[in-house]
Amino acid sequence: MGKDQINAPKGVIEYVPPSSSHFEEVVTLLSILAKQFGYQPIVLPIFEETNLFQRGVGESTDVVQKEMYTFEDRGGRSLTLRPEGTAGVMRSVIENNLDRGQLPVKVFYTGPFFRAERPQKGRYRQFHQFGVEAIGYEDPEIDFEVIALANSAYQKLGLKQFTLQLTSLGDSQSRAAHRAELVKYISKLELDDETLQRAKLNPLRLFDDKRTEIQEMMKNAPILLDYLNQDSINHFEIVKKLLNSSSIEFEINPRMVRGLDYYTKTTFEFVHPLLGAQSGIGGGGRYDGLMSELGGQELSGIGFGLGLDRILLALEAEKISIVDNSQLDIFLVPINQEAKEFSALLAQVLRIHGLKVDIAYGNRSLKGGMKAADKQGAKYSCVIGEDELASRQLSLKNMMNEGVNVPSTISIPNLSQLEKIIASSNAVSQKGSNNLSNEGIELVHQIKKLLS
RNA sequence: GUGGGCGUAGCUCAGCUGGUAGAGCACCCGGUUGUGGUCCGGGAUGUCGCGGGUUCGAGUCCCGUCGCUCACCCCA
Repeated sequence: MGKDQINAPKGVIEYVPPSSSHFEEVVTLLSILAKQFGYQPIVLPIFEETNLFQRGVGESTDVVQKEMYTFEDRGGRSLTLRPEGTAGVMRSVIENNLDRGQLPVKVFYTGPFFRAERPQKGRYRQFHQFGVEAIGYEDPEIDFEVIALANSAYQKLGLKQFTLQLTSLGDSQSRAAHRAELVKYISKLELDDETLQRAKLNPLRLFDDKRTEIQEMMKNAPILLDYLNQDSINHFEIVKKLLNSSSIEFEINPRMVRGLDYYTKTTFEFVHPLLGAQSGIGGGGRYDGLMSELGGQELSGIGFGLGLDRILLALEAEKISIVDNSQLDIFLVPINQEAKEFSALLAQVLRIHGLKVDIAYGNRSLKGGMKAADKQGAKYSCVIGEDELASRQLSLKNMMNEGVNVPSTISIPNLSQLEKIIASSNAVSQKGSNNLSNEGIELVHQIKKLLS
């Protein structure tokens, strides 16, 4: 730890080997799943005009009030690193006229998001989300689909201990009726200035306060669920029915509050019990007014964001590993200069033909090379030295067996033949036809046979 | 923005009432000439976060500072 050392900025999280493989695998699995549900990828900018979030996320939210990374570009425009995903998706859908085609528009995205908060476990200034949005369909079946997708995602990753919390915030009519009553209730409470200020911006926030005295005061506060109009009730009932029919367990949490202003009707949150204070591993809901608020058509939408960093923490907490560590087919261990060069070319041939191959770099001893092969989880190791190059016979040692095992022997070309094989292999990949020389066919065939 | 905890080898940490640093894991080498996993032996690494103070002497006490971490607010 030199004093000139430069460290990562406060509050960021980075994934380096070996945990980076887990991160990548999670993203891969979620992407595959989203495609199965009929969602297409969308790749969006990481910064947007500041206006977008002020209007889309809502001025009253903490996100906009104090957590945005906002800066001016050289042209004097105010830009902001995206604090969430939905607003940007809506902007892009409108701008690219995706809402003029077939509806609903179903997209998924992943990447980093930014909020200038005090970091703690599971909460970072740069964090990562995977999200989906379904835009332009207002019936409850799509609510069900989105929730089912999130639920399947956690299941597919192997998580067992998560729970789904569900409520309905109603439509604007229902909310107005409830808000009036709630404000009346809150006005009778004795609150400190800061809390009062917050309640003024959005009275629902008080339901989410973790301080016991506040919770005590809110015990008898009017609940939004009691103020839903018939349309909102019907919508919610169908969502619940579909969830029940598909055996997706949930609990109604009428005090659930989401941090973004745009949510209406169905809202939900997945929580995990082993994560500490930041227990939400994903959440979302319906946002029926958002698109018109941003200048688009009157189209409804629903989506979710899953916190990838928290999912990684949850996997760790449940001791689930989603990557296999037998990553290599063959690990080459060259033990002299000539063998090193030969190995470099041999590895190239095998890699071109789809085998996972690595070489013992930098280890001076044979034992060290073998240990490296073991650590990498290679299926076979292969020592290459004087004898092998002279006899043109390679012994592949099976690293998966315990105890004694007889090495399998294959014959190999010499260095100049290897060069020709590589040349012909390259021709294969370009033309798509099989130009591989006889030696090349024989070599690859021998090895693939061994591996199968 | 507020509060608690912690900063000692690459990692996890020990170091009682002050006497110039240790363990485990990891890493490297070796255990008869060229074969991993277990076992045994050996080895390298730290300005004890930084600065100042008290003291003959500070990782150990005091002050400051920086960093990390957990929690509140809030959220993924």
